Amino acid sequence: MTKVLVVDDEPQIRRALSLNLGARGYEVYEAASGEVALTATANEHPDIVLLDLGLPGMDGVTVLEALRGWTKVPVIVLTVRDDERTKVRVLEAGADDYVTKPFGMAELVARIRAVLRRNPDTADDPAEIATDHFRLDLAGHRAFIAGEEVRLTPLEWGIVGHLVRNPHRLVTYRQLLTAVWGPTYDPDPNLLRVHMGHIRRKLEPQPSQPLYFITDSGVGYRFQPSPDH
Amino acid sequence: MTKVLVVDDEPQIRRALSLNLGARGYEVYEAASGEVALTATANEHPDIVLLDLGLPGMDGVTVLEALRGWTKVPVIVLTVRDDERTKVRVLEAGADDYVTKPFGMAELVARIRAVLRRNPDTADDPAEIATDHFRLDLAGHRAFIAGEEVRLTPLEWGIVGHLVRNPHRLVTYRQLLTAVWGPTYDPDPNLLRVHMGHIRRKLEPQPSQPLYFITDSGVGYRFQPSPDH
DNA sequence: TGGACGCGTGAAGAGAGCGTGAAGGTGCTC
DNA sequence: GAGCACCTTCACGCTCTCTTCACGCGTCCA
Repeated sequence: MTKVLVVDDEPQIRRALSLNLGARGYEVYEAASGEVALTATANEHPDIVLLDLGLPGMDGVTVLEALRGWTKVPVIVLTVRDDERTKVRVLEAGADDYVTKPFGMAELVARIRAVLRRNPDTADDPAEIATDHFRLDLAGHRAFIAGEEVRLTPLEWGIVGHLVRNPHRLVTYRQLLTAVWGPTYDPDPNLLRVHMGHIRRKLEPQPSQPLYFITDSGVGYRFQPSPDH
Repeated sequence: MTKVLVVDDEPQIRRALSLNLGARGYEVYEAASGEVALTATANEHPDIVLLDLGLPGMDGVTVLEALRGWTKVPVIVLTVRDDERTKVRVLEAGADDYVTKPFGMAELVARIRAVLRRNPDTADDPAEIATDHFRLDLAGHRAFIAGEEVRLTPLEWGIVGHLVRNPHRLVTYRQLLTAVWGPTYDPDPNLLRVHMGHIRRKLEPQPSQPLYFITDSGVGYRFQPSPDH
């Protein structure tokens, strides 16, 4: 099911969107402020974000830029502002579409579908991933090595999940930290190393010479589904 | 260079779009009818199609459906029609965006960029570059020679990345230094030579006679994608 | 012909980044 | 309250990376 995060400070708009999208089979989450939107994105991994520009406190564009620092989740901006300069600024900041209020629900849904259609990443959120050595049930949060279950902690699932959902891609420290710990928290960089050590000890055949969870010195980590290539 | 196919029956609109997009570095093709648009798409393989709905003869939606029968080329529909039913129908038929005339060129370009950004093939920032001898995965920070992985350090990636993103172009010492080390730091000019030496030893077939990373004595360095021409 | 200059290369030291073990703290369950 | 699992912090050693320095070679010019 497609997860939609609705970000708007007006409760009645959130309610209207929730009802309408819910009725069409979307799983809707709500956020009343930019700060909440950021943590909700980190926690719930929505497939698309509907972002109001006129938020109190943290501005909509700021939210968008913060999101783009660590995630490529599609964002459709909804706003009453109709001036071209704002449109261009928002689109250049990484928004996928820009819809001016008022709009019809049918059009919004059609635009959501159009954005999701062209984004191959969200098309398939893998529920399960297997390598030569271990098998991960991402949906059920279970890991197996040779049929034997291996227990991972919630935090370890957060790290593994984010890496595994971006195979071959280099994930920087910052991206991983914000994706797992949320955008507000700023932990010791060493913390990530400690948890990576735990993960490797649990999942790698030889934890000291990792085959699947590779370190890119000075940059971040990368998940390698199969050892070669 | 990004190829844009403009489909509109009004010559002055085609001209206006051609001029504006051409000035912004796009390669523009024109089609005055749906039939021409279809053959032009097949022949020219545009990166994106700007499609007017109100075509004489073959209708715009029909053109879109015909296109979607065999290609996923992004399509932005431009039209004066503002009713929601048409928008929904067009978007559901496979259009990527729907812009109502009149619109500003800045907005159109921003929307074109937003649509192209989604498609890794057409994104302005290349993710991968290959020469006859080596292959670079810029996004993943990985380099290969004959299928074998070669490890580059972060600093080496910084240098290589900057050179490779400006192929054929001469990059001065100062440009490279500020791009990699930042504008504040002012290192020994010899430092760059040392690192270029490392890079050449890792990537060049004959490090002493470089084919790809060329020295322009007294000025800077240059990346040559293929040895000849 | 000799010296200055720019470039490339080898070696070596300094330093940062990474992995690991251990210990302290917190919240939950029994 | 005791036990447990988990998260976080800290200290230490190691490896890799970055930087510096010295030297050789070729080119240019007086």
